[in-house]
Amino acid sequence: MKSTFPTVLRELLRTHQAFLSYAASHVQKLDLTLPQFDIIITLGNTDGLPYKILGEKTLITKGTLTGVISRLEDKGLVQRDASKTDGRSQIIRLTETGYALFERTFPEHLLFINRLFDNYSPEDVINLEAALKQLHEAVISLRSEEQEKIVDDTEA
Amino acid sequence: MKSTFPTVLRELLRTHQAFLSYAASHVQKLDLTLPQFDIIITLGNTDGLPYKILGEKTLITKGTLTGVISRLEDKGLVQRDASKTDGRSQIIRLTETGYALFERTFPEHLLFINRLFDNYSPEDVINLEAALKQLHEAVISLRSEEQEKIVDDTEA
DNA sequence: TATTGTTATACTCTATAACTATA
DNA sequence: TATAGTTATAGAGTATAACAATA
Repeated sequence: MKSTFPTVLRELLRTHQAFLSYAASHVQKLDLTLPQFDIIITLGNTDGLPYKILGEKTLITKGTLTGVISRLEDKGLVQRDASKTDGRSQIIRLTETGYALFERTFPEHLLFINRLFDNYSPEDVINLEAALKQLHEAVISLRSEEQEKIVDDTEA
Repeated sequence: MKSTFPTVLRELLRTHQAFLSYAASHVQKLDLTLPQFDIIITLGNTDGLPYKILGEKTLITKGTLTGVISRLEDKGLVQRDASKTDGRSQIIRLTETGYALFERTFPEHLLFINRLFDNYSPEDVINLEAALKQLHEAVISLRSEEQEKIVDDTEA
């Protein structure tokens, strides 16, 4: 009745899930959802991003993104400004409040996550970092392959 | 306006997100959601699990779990059987159809995910596996700490 | 004609709290 | 009294398709 499958992948799934759940538990305390927090930290490193780019970075599709951004707008954390170069486009930015939240909570969030590494040796951290970076690149490259297969949405 | 933060953690967040989105794209083709698929693969390695245990493994809270399981039941993939030892408890199992789906799609899913590792050397895989396992354990152990802080629900 | 973003729809997940029934 | 699971509620994300305005 049982089958044995590669443990790497099982591990990958479970680790991701457990980690996400752990990260979410902190974000919830900020009265934000994971997608909302994702937008905050994505914007936190820029001076505003076009709606479209924001969707691409956060992997949130446009129909969904409208709602998520509106909720953040309602909370006073982000604002929409019309693009000066393209009448269809909007620039999404953190408000002052939003930026303050980012400045305060992102390091906090990192600290929270950092507790995971309390028992890590410096070497362990280096290994993990390298492994993650490699994996990230693999995911990104495969994902773009997939997308090319599905749409020709990609304008170089 | 910008701040520099540890890249490890940023990497961790982004990698997880990208990976999840990648994995989800495959699962959707099976007409399942991620939580539903998670239940299928969790049950796939057992001969049925008590409702409660299933919730603990998948990190789905009981109220939510009822709905997820019901949807899987509607699809004919799982069934609920009364426990013989505890009148309150239910055992959730894959039906034959469910098991067939598991047998067919899990390896497929793994293959799909395995494509991530096409450019990995055997050594890379070993490193990633070790790094993930370590991380997983760290998450689990921290998560249970958190839970103890919040409730005393844990009966040893 | 193609693209940006919004709106509408329908469904799933989510936490939480109140509830039933067994222990 | 405590535990297992269901039900009810309200909110948020999700994909998808139809739509408006602009390019």
